[in-house]
Amino acid sequence: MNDNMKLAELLFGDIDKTPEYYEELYPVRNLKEGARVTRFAPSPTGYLHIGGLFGALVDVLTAKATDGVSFLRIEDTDKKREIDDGVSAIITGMDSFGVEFTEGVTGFGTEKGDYGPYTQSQRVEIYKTVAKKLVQEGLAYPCFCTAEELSELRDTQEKEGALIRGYFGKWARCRDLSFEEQEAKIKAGVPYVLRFRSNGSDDKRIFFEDVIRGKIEMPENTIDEVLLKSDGIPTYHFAHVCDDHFMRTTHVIRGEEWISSVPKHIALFKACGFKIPKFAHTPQVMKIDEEDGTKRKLSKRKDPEAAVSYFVEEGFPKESLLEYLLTLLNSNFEDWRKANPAADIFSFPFNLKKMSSSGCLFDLVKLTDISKNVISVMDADTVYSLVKTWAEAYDSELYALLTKDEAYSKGIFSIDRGTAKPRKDIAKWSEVKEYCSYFFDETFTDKPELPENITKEMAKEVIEKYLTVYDSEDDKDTWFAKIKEICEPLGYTPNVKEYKKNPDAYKGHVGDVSTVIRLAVTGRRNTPDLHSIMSLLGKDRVIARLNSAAEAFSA
RNA sequence: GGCCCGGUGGUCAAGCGGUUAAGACACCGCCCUUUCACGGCGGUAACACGAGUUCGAUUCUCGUCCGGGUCACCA
Repeated sequence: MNDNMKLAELLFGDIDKTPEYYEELYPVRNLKEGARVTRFAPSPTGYLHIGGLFGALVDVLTAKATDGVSFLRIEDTDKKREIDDGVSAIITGMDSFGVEFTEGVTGFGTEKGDYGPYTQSQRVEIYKTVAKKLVQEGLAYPCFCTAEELSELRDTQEKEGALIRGYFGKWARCRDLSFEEQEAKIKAGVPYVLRFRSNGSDDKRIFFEDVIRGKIEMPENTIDEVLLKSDGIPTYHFAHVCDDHFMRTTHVIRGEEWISSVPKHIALFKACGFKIPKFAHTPQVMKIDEEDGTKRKLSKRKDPEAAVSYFVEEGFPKESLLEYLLTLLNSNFEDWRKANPAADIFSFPFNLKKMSSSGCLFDLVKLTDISKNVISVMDADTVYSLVKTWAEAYDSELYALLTKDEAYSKGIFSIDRGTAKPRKDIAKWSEVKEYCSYFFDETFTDKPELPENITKEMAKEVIEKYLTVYDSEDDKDTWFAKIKEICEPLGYTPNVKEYKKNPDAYKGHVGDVSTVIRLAVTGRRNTPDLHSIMSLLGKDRVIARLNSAAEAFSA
């Protein structure tokens, strides 16, 4: 038995499986040509943010478009940064946006698929099995350096201006320890990490084809990266290599911050004897920093709108955010949407190659516009039910108002809805309360701000006259005919063009008359179709509001 | 600092050797119109800079500048 074999036994004596065992356990997937296997692999360190949703979308869309597989893997290898409800934050976030994976973690302690477990902390045996093999082959070794020694090493490298920094070459003090030294330390219980024994040299270059960015060239990895931490848990790098191999991932899609570690990963894949997957590094979602005006990556800490929950709380329908994110992903999404207005967003034929490689700014204004369109084509029942659900969680006052009389509430959302040119007043549910405040006596505010050309007396006169002709049974044409009817006796013209030609001949035109009525009934100068509003409000309420306005104007 | 990625109107983004350099959002104007919207029409506005290759560069190469990322027993 040579020293490597002895070391492997010393380190991993309890591991009785071999990589071959897992090769059989997790066979190459039998998928059709061109089908892609992708994975979304977040770590449960905080709330789900826009970048996460963005990435997840790329994963499931890529798999869907190729009849492949997407799965959700939880990367919980950092127990220091992990938070309690991290996993559920991810799951509920995905659920609330309708993002569905074909395999992987589905909830707390539950999962589906044949390539699990899909939680890294439950795969330690797999990592150790691979690690044992690497040790046997002399490709990994224990390192006993302490955190202090490592940080001293970094300081020295910085002071000396070393071009390449890290644990490698002459800096790698534990790299060439004799077996006897290793054995002595381990038996003495000295903590250690397992490091990769890199055989790369920095004057050699490696190349790889990024699916999004094309050819990328970089110096070979020379660092003896840590594979297993002193607690036996793998680092991201090692876990990634093992998992994406045994889960048979074909396309590793992740944020661009990973580009610089690709040489490391390629070296590891090779050392393990694994096939190297395709890499696709997505651009980052950025924002303009309010303080210095520069573009920067959205940050969990500084940007509340980075949290996906922000959009839920504001009441953006999930379709709106999805739709917006897809325009950022681009790949002709807007053209496709134009051609397929009603198609399910997940049927979009997404193509990684058409993805832009530059970072994009998150644009709330555009989101708002998209959301207005999304909401404008929903029917009243849908809007009502979505608003109700939202209000139940975030606005109890609105919830009470809306549920008092369901038919009445649906009536509010029916106004001008379902027509060829639907209104686009609402972008998010938090705007609904303001939008419909005048429909409820509880929130109706009587603020008679008349246009400049209308005096209080004139307004009072109009209202009193209108009261004599108002009939709640009138259809829209009759209703408007009556408004025109009262124009002349009051000194207004029913003809706007006529007024513009000869403004001095009249007090105003029919628009001014209806503005006064609108103001009295709704408290606003601008509203959707007044006839519909008055019909919904009902006779008693309309008359009451007209009377009280008339009274207010006589003061 | 080393290495890497990126840089088309305010934003997102087509185009990738010859184009009047698409489109969407925003903005402005006009039309429609009982208000506001919606809708229609029109408009302002861009290839970071400098060399080179080429008959010809937004498209290719190099350099500069700017932005971003990464250099942990974090992911």
